[in-house]
Amino acid sequence: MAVSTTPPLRRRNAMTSRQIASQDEDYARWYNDIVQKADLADYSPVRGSMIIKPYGYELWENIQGGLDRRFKATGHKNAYFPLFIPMSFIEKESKHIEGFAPELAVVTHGGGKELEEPLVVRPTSETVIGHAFSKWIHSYRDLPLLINQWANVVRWEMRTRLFLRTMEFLWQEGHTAHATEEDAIEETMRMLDVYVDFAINEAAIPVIKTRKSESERFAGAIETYSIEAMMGNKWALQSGTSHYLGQNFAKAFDIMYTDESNERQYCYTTSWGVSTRMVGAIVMAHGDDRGLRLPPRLAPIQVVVVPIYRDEEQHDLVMNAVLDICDPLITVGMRVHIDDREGLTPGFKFNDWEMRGVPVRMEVGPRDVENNSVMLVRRDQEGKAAKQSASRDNLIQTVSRLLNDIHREMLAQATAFRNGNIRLVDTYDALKEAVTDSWALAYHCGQPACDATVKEDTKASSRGFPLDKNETWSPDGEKCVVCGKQALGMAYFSRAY
RNA sequence: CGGGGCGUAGCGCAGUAGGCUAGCGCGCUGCGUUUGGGACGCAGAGGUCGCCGGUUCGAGUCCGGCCGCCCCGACCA
Repeated sequence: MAVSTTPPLRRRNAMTSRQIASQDEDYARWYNDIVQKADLADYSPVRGSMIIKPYGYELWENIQGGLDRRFKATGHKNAYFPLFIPMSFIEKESKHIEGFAPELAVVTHGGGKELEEPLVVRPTSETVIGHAFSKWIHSYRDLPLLINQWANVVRWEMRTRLFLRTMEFLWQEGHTAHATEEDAIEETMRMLDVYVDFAINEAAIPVIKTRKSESERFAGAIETYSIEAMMGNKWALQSGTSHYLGQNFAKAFDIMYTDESNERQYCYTTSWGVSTRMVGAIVMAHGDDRGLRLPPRLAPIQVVVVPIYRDEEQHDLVMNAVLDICDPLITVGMRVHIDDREGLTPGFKFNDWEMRGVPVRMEVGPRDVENNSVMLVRRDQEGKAAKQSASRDNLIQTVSRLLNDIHREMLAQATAFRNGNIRLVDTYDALKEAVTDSWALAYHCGQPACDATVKEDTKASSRGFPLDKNETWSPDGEKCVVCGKQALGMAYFSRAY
């Protein structure tokens, strides 16, 4: 019988769970405290890069699982392309090189000798994959070609933050090639919707789909779409992107096919990605002053069991009951961890696991054993409301309902918070005021100059034109609140990570 | 790269008119008592005081240089 599906913590952690800054007092510090004290990540000896610790990596693995299932379900296959990219590849697409040049890490030496051609450590893989696609695609029958890869990438960042921006990070990058513009655009939007579905149904984070303005667009894309999430300090976090690349990379890398009429045509390509930044999104969208709050479907540990006993006799009684209780839960796939650490009081364990964000705590003591019950405590709520005594009968159903409830409640809380912090504005003064403590939604022309003006005046950036809202709000006759010219639609502005 | 802050035990810190064996809390190890919201006692372990150089009889403390980290900005997923 499996005692636990999660690696047991045999030792108490070196970090004390106290001493985390409050969110109000210092949000940046709160974030750093949580990430480190909940054992998600640690600093590394190399500036700007991080060590993802087992608990953080399990969270990432669950994110990977949720995304990978969805990619497979939409017909994509995984592959792996090399870390090193010839410098000349990067240079083939003019906008691409222009955008990425400042953040490239370049290998100039190998085997003790200077290389004839420097190798770029991939900042993204459009170029190597484009090169491969040009060899693989011959006929319209080869299309669409739907590939994803899980990989690390490197971007030389000036300023880094754990998970949110590190010089090396993990992500998935999808790359697809299509016969027509329509097909490629459809793919771009489909994968954006996959990200939305993942964010809402796995991470319990409400996200807004946007089309990016020109200045926020991916280097080399025709259009960039994103999902934007609101963090606990009301800043925005771009949590996933999907790019329609048109024929830009097809032309740079000769990605061509022969159509039904035996004509040679350039493909239309897309790319889309979600990174370990999603971990940061989860921390900041849900966390509170007691620590992490992990969405149940991604949490490495969904249920932590804290046995309570006074002496050896009770210990045996309780532990036997605990194993009996957990076995069926584990069998149906719940991620259960039994905290059997000796010498720690239950109270310490309660706080410890709350800090680590475990959605459900199950307390089992002599009284519960006698009553054929357990005490369930949910992390998404506080005080008495969070606790309920539950019968051991039907426990699988009780716990799985509770996990679903918690997911729904966390999504509802995050949605209410976000909706309560968006302000519709119709003048530039109102926009400037709004972005000091919320998101602003305003008619916007989408010009880089206006984005830059807003950035300079307020530190807030253009987050994009929300797709859903602009279906109903016609920009006809509406003016950009910044420059007064014809608006393209409503756009969000806010401080962002 | 500019502005601010900080480097003393795993973590948080104290210690500087230059002085003797470098300290406190938490954590860690052992034993015992404890255990339904962060237990307690006793006994222990743990340090090139970020690095290099200088001043001095003597430097964690003073001087010079360097390195690193965090926060705020300019760039970005």
